[in-house]
This record gives sequence, structure tokens and C-alpha cells, in this order.
Amino acid sequence: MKLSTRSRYGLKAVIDLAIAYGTGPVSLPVLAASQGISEGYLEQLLRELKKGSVVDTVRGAQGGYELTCDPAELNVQRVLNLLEGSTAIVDCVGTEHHNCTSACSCSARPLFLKLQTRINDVLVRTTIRELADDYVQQKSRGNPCKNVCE
Amino acid sequence: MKLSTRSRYGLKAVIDLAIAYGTGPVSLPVLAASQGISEGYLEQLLRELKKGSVVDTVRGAQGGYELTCDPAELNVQRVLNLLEGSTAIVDCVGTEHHNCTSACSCSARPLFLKLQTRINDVLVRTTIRELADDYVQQKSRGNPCKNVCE
DNA sequence: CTTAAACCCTAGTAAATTAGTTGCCTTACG
DNA sequence: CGTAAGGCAACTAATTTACTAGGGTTTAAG
Repeated sequence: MKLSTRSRYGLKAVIDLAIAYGTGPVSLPVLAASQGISEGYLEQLLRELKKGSVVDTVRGAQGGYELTCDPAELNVQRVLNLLEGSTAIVDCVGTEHHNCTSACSCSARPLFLKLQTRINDVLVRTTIRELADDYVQQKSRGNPCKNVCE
Repeated sequence: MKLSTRSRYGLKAVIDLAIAYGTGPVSLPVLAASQGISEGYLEQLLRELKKGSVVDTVRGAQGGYELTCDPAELNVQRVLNLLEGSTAIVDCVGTEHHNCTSACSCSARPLFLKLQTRINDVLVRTTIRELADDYVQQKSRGNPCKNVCE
């Protein structure tokens, strides 16, 4: 049930980009330093996000990464789907239903479906803008925020 | 975000035991055959469930496994916690909060907390009895149920 | 009392996933 | 042209997952 660090790092980088939205690209070294992780690793995650058209890049000096759309229009599910591959808790309730029919299959399926529905609900409804705004607000109140996990 | 096969197999075995609740122990070969998996592997999972007092065993010939309590009193969270170790999607929102304070920590924390709340809600509210009853009912309607994942 | 069915336990292992690192190439601003 | 930046591929170490193997112990039944 754990979310991978890919997802955690990638999501936080997207939130960083949302905070900087409209102010030009943010470079990899800056994004990596924000979370205290290596540039090489974060780069891979950002490349996935670029493939999925969530971020765009500006090459050359003064370049960096930026969101392709307004953070208010970007939900968490889209981001996590790119980073995680899929946000399905079990394959048989993902977008590809495989061999499990909805009529009836294994005894745990009703649980999996309910869980997946609730999870998707949160992921779809939560926008990157909300998370970015919350974080900026907390910091402005002088709360001891760190974006680094220990 | 995936649920491990441990969890899937273990949970389904518990549902099998719920269906047989009150009719004496069910043997490992029977439980394993129900899902088409090896006895050795399922045995490990059942041992975890025994450690957690969810199932009890009867040794010797005609022995097997049985639930320690009424399936109506047993929720899915308790079962998955034993099988999965923890049902937390990230460590910092588990029962052990580690170094992340609730005041403010990383930018993604509000999302993690919301997600975890919704997940726990489903896991706590769903009883094994519900799942067992649903399954028995589906089968009695002649639906093509299989407890085996393909 | 012997046998066989059943649980008990430890250890090992192959495959997959995760979490990175390394190194070199391309682009573009000044 | 030099340097700062992203692009890309390959490799690797550690961990987790999903098992398998094999021997030990208990107990009901014949």
C-alpha cells in the first residue's frame, strides 16, 4: 500500500513548480535542493512528467522546468499516474479490467472497488494549486515547514 | 500503491474461513486449493494471522484453521495490518508519526492525510462478514464466481 | 501403537522493484 | 566559444516480494 518515493519526490517537485508558476522555469539543481535529493534521480521523474505533458522544459542557460498548465487545472491523480505507472491498488480494478468481470469474481473484489473509488475521489478532486496554496500559507504563518523527509 | 499478493491471498483466506465460521476448522490444503496457490505460501500468511489472534489452529488430523471471533466483529483493517505490516500509504501518516509534526511538514502532507483518512474509513467500516455474505449471495445467484486471480 | 493428516518453523532463493549513480550528449544564452 | 542547463541510456546496489524446501511436532483414527 505504500506510495513510492518516486511519487513523493515527483509530487513535491510539481508543487514547487506550482508555487513558481508564472515566474519562469525552475532549474533542476534548485528543485533537487528543495527536497535534499540528487539531481540525477529527480531528473528521471521530471522526464516522466514531461512525457506526460505535465511539465515542459527550457533548455540552455537560465533554463529549467515549468508546468504546462495552470496548477488549478492539474489534479494529483494525473501526476501520480505518471510517476507510479498506475494508481490502481490491484490490477483488476485499474482502467484495464483484465479478466475480472464486474459481474462477480473474487471474494475481495467489492472491497477493492470501494477502496479504489474513494482513493480516486481524493486524487481527482485534489488540485496541485490547493496543495501549493496550503503550503505557502503555512510558511507565511511562520510554521516550521521542511520539505525534506527524515 | 499496490496491495501485495500477501494481502490479497490472506484476506481471501479469511473470507473463506468466515464462510465456514461455526462449522469447525478448515484445513490448509482446502484453503490453498480455493485460491489455487501453494500450501507453503498460504501457511506463512495464516501464521501471521494467528500471531495477530485473527485465526486459531487445531493441530493433528482433521485439524485446520478457524476464525477466533465472529466475522461481523472483524474488520478488514485488522486483517490487512497483519498481512501488510501497516496500511499506511506513507510512514509519516501511520500510527507512528516519526519526525513529521502535524503542525506543518512537507508540502504533500495534507494530501497524504486526506487519502489515509478515506482509506482507513473504508478498511475499518468493512467487515469480513459483509464480504463473505456478498460472495455467498453472488454464488447462490449462479454468477460465475472464481476466487482465483488470473 | 502406528500411521497419516495436519499444523509449526526456519532457511533459502529467484525475480522484480526501488532507488538511486555515472557518464556522456545536446541546446542555448552571453 | 564557454558554461549552465536539460536529455538520455545504462548500470548497480539494496530491498522487497513471492515464493520453495525440508524437517519437526501434534493428534485423531484405525
